[in-house]
Amino acid sequence: LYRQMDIGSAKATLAERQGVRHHLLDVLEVTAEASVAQFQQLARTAIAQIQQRERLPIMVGGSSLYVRAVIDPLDFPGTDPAVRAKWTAALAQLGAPALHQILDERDPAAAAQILATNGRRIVRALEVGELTGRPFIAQLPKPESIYSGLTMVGLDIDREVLDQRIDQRVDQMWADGFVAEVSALAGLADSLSASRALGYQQVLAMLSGEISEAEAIAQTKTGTKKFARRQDRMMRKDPRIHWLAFDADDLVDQVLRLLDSD
RNA sequence: GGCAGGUUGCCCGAGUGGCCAAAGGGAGCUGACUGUAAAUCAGCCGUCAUCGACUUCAGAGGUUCGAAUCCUCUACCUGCCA
Repeated sequence: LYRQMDIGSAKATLAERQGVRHHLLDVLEVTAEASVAQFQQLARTAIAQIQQRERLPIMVGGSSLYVRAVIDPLDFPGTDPAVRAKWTAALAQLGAPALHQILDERDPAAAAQILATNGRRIVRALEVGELTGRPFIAQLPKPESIYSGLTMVGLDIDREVLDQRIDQRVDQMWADGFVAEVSALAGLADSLSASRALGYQQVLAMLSGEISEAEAIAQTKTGTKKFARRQDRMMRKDPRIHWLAFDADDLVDQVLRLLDSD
């Protein structure tokens, strides 16, 4: 999403794009906050435009929530900075368990779904309750897409191989000038979401002297591995995904056959 | 060569006679998940297993009813002296 966050996010280069139009790259300044709701809207708009041109939209990447927000019927109930700030402050003062009690009084169903220690989700549930006056739906929907003719493909890879590749990727990021990229991003440190991005977060900590460069590299590697595992576990639960060996010689043919059959 | 300190489970690190399979953290595995999701949170984490049993705290031996904790020797690491 973010402009100038190229190396750390492994953004496809112009050469790699080979003339194929890529959407939703470079749509945000680093100081802007990213959100699923906005992404959902932007992605669905892009898909509609591609379909109007009678082309096949291909969505690549990412985290399960973002993917599902686009393809499945998720409706996000809105947000309000003031309300959010109020509950965030309450969280800091009272602590998560106390907030959870308040949630339990207002929305027992949501409280039952959210652990009393998970402050972030409690705050959101309270915010939604206050904004909509209705209960907060704290469960993901069934995997039923709003799009027909959807084909989902996952790349299957051994964790050992995955780990090796992540180590390589992070080393490559550093070799490509990742630290300089982060240093040059004005306003990144104070940004709400961009500063939390994997790698960027670690380099910021390094630049402010909290950790050494070796630690920043090591933490970026383990952080990326944990992230990859978490997303893999989530994706595995989606029965629609066809898992294909990442290194199959005929990978493209396999995908094309799936497209024909779905 | 002399003196002093150290060696704990995958890693770091508490533990100085019984309440120790051994605190805590990290890693790892698993799970939850609707506006920060590259986020937030939770469970498991020596082995086998139902209570429970079994093998561990550098190695070997010893003291003791009982040792990761005390003693002896061996190996390796570290600091001061030279």
